Amino acid sequence: MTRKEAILQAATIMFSQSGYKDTSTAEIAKMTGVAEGTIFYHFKNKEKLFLAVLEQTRALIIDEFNSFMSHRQFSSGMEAIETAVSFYMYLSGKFENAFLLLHRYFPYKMAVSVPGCRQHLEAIYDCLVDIFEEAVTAGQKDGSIASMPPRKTALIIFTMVDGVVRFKTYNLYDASALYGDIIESCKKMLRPEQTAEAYF
Amino acid sequence: MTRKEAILQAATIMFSQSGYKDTSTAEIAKMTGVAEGTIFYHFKNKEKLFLAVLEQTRALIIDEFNSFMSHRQFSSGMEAIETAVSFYMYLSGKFENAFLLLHRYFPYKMAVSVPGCRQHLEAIYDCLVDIFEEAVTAGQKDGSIASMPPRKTALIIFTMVDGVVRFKTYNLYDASALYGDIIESCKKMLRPEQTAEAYF
DNA sequence: AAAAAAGCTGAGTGATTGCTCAGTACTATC
DNA sequence: GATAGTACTGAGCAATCACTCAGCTTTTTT
Repeated sequence: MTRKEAILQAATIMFSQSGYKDTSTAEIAKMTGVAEGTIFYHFKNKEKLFLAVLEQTRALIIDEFNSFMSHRQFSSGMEAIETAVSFYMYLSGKFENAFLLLHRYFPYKMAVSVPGCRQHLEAIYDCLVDIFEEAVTAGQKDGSIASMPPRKTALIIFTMVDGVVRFKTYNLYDASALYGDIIESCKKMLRPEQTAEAYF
Repeated sequence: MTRKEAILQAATIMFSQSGYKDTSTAEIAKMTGVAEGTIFYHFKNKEKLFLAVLEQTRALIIDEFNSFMSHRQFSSGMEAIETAVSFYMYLSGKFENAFLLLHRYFPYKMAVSVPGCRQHLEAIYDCLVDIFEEAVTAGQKDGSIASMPPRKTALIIFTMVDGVVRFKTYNLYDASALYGDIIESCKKMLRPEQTAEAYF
């Protein structure tokens, strides 16, 4: 690992766990084992360093998700939803810092005045919601999912799963205890209406 | 309004919008129109000031919710859920700063080392989840809600609604656009299984 | 091996931070 | 109107901050 990569790694941990203002460049330098000046040699200032962290986070999450979902066949849209939900919860455990960063407020506040920041955040959420939306649309074609607005439905499922992950990250409730229930709730929410006909 | 109350009000806005570290006592003083020393006269330090803000937030949310729900009769548990969800979204708009504060990470980080902080946060979430849980239990008695673990179900509904509110607060998606869909999704999730019998 | 370029250092800087404290202004009690 | 207690002030302090820069070391190019 290059020094630049090492700085980026330490910065990711510090920014996600302590926030932007509460993370000093001196701490990052100490954690990495380099002089403080080295940080400013590779990244011209603290904001650019954070943007590099966010860019890496964006690439990480999108690549992980895309490569997982694309190398897979689903027997139904509903099954795709189940798999995506499970994988999201798995990823949030594997890359805790990345998800903690996305749950904090400061990146979204910075996004208001820093266009590059907004782009990274939007890219991440668009990718994730798109995956759920495609699964909903597929499920509606194959009959495994009821007729309802695909984008809105994808958003609601995403907020539900992400909400549980946030509760875990924030140390309020244990997400893993809700793991099975989340999947079950999704299925109930999405299942097609049972018509009388179905019984004959 | 006393000076102490004015300081508390300004501090609530500043802490919720800028976070803990990024809010200076000088700014709060300037916003309130008092000398910086006045803050330290009423609250002995910055942490105590924040705890006072959190205590006020706790009282605000719990009082609003309890007085709203207790002065009301519901024809079914399902209706109670609908009402609680609607009211939660209404409150999150009315007291944006309070909810933004609860969505930020720093209070939960502080809660690890400051017991009083943890107490306030737990009190707020316990109150809210309890309301949903009671509605689920009532709905299971009157037949409007399917048989499923009440606490876990309450948590899932809560994370869903709170997740949508967070998306709005973080300026990612507009919660109000999902308003009707959230209620509809809850209903689908909670509706009792339709058995063949029901058709005869 | 000389020259050039890239990588890296850490003391130093001006700005900002939370907080103190000696002193002033106001209010209540006698 | 003297006394006492509470409310309030703002200059000042030590600590910390992001960032600079002159100079050193290592690598690459010629």
